Amino acid sequence: MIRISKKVEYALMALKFISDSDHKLVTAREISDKGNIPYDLLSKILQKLKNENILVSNQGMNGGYSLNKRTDEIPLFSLMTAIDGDTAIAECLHDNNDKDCCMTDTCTIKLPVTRLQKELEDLFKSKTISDFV
Amino acid sequence: MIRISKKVEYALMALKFISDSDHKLVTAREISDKGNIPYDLLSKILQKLKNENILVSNQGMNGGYSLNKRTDEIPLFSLMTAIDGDTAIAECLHDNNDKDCCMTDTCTIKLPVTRLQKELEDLFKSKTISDFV
DNA sequence: ATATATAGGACTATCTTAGTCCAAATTCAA
DNA sequence: TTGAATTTGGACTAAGATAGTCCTATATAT
Ligand code: FES
Ligand code: FES
Repeated sequence: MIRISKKVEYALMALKFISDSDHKLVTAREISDKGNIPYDLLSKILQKLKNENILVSNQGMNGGYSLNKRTDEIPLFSLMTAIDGDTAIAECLHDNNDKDCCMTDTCTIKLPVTRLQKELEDLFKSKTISDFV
Repeated sequence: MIRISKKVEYALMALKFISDSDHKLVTAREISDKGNIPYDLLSKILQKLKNENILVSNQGMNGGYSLNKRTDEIPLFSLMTAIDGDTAIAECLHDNNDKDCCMTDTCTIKLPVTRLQKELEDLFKSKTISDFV
């Protein structure tokens, strides 16, 4: 069945943690330790959030992460795409023309599935991190 | 990102096909041929739909499948659970107590994720097969 | 009897997700 | 200038889920 990836779960936990440590810089190590999240994996996730401008990072000693936006300005949807990339709910929805699904002609459900995709997206866009902290 | 399984896609195509062949019995072979769906896989799917009383089947020669309900009486949700089983959107939501997630104590996002799960379920319950035919 | 169906167990192959390992690059401070 | 703490990021591996195959049994109309 349809699932939110573990990585997004971790991201939510991390963002909650960062949000709770108001404005102090927080290190990946801290979040990993307190939250029981594999360090290396978490690091990657935080980096991606940084690349999406959800977090700001400071390298080096006494470095760490902090929020770049208010939690209610971060849609769950952008978290999901930042972390898991791509966004198609079904193979029907070939976004780019290079790797077409072989059923492009015969497929009978493309349109309604597209509609469903849209509705799900809207749901995930309407949720923000503030709903999770 | 979040996805509907290929099997559910096939199920939707099959149900559309059956619904279009009003009341005639339709064989798995027909659906497979016309829809370019792997026969063996499709068979399993149709069997599951039969076990959920979405379809009725007739074995033997001249056998086949037909709908057991109006398409607007079949929620997408029941299709999804019939085919992919289980229903948890995230590991947070350990439904049964035997295989608890190891983070049960430390997990900070259980509640909001449960809420999200509920909303998604409601969305999938509100959609019926009639939206896809 | 036999051809045409569904029924269903057991297996394999393929893809995705989760997690690990390692080697930079940055920054602070002694 | 050295060293510890930190982010950055590529490459790899392990584990799990999904998709697909194969084979045999059972039912039924003719
Ligand atoms: S399954 Fe590929 S176009 Fe619908
Ligand atoms: S991740 Fe297991 S309880 Fe939340």
